[in-house]
Parts: sequence; structure tokens; C-alpha cells
Amino acid sequence: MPKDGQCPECSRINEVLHRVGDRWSVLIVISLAQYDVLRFNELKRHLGISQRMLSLTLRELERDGLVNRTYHPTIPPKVEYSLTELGQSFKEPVYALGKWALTHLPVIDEARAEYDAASNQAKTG
Amino acid sequence: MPKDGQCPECSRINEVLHRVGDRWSVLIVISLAQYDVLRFNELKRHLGISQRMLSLTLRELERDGLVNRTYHPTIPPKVEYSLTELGQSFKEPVYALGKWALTHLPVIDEARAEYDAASNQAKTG
DNA sequence: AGACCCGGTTACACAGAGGGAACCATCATG
DNA sequence: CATGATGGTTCCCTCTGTGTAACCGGGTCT
Repeated sequence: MPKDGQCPECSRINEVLHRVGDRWSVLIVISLAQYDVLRFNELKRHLGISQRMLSLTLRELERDGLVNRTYHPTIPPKVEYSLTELGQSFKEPVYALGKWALTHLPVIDEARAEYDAASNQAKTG
Repeated sequence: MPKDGQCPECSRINEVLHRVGDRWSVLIVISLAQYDVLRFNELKRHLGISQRMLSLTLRELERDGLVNRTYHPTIPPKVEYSLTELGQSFKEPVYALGKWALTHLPVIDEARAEYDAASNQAKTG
């Protein structure tokens, strides 16, 4: 961790982003937002996430109060995950980000291709 | 990288998040949004980022069309960075996320403390 | 000549993210 | 008894992210 001292807001944002802004957290929140309730293996199949990472990420999400874990002691066991209120509130900015991502990915790809072409030309020419 | 095949939207979002959701990109965008134009070393000082990471991240941001790089061949050299239109549009969801983060960080901390206390009690008791 | 400024780049090292596979516990089925 | 399903956990290994430190290159000041 660097000093981070310069811009206090930055480090706060960084903190939360680091916690909740990783790849899987966001995708899990999005999935739970869509389907309301999902079981462990449903999430696993839906996201193509490894069992290990799903378990880890869900626990962190639960710890942070974003996700509810409901354990049904049936045989075989059944565990359901859903968003808490906090998770629901997080859904909105995440959706905004997701929407932006989906909307602008083509533009980004284009910009990237252009940049690569230009720098390639610079190298060759 | 996993299969990612299950939920196509997820993998797209993941893709952009992976690109633009790292530690520094977001903070650079926020800083540039605030100050309009910043020089290399201004960013460096403001964020407390290492020279290497700043250089790397800025190049990626430029490559993705989010940031403009203006090189003034003066002595000593002067390089100015600013947001492109795309970068400006990215600013909004990022701000939404940042705002959520700042608002809910206390709640998260609280939830976390509660969770830790509970699991500690479970372990001890 | 040597030191300094700016904006980078390169070499090296370390921590953490993340995947894969095997193991666990429990009951049902064949 | 072996197998399967569910929801995890644990071990091991790799790959990436990130930091530190040193160097570059041109010009200016001393």
C-alpha cells in the first residue's frame, strides 16, 4: 500500500472499491439483482466462477452486509443467497457502471484498435 | 480466465471492469474530472501513485480512449492529461459508485464488525 | 563536468488474486 | 460398498498487479 495520503477522498473510494469493486463481487451482485435468490451452484454455473472464489467472495459479501445467506439443512443441503437492503442499494451504481460498460465497450475496443494500429505504424514506419 | 460462457453479459461487464476497474484507473479519472488538466507529476503527487504504475495506467487509459495525452516538447518536457468525451461519460457512473462508496462505507464497516464479532463468538462459545 | 528537472522505461521482487483438484459430511440410490 | 448431489474447505501452483530502485535523454545551471 502506498502513502495514499494526498487525496483523502481518493483513499476512501479506493478502499471500498478494493473491497467491493472486484470482478466477482460485482457480478454476483448483478446476478442476485436479476434473479432475487440463487443457490450456490446456480451462481457457480451462471458465472463460470470457481467454487473456491465463489465461496470466498460470497463470504466477504455476506460479511460486508451486502448479501443474505440462508442455509436450509436439508439433504442434500441447500443454501440460498440474496441481496440485503444494502446490496439492493449497491445495485444501482453497479447497474449504472454495467450499463456504461455494455454501452461503451465497442467504442473502447475501437479506440484500442486505433491506438494499437497507430503505435504499430509508428514502430514499423 | 474461466470459461465465462454462462452469462454473456456478465463476461462483457467483467471485461470492461477488468480493464477500467483497477485500483488506479478510477482514481485517475476522478482526479482528471476534478481538475480538468493535470501533468504527470501533478497526478503522481496527488494520488501517491508510483511513477511506474502511473505511466502504465495512463497509457492504458489513453489506449482505451478515456484520456487525452498532450505532449509539449518544451525543456523540461511537459505532458498534460485530460479526459476525452468518453472519459467524461465514464465519470458519471464512477461518481455514482464513488458516492455510494463514501455514503455506505460506515455501514459496511459496521456490518463487518458485527459479522466478525458473531463468528468470533461462534468460535469461542 | 556534475547535478537537476521532467516524463518515462526497464529490471527485479514480492504479495495477492485466482484456478484446479482433492477431500469432507450426509443421506439416497443401485 | 461405490456413486452422486450439495456446499464448502484446503493445498498447491501460476499469473498478474504493484511497488522500489535504477537508468535514459535533452537541456540548463553552476
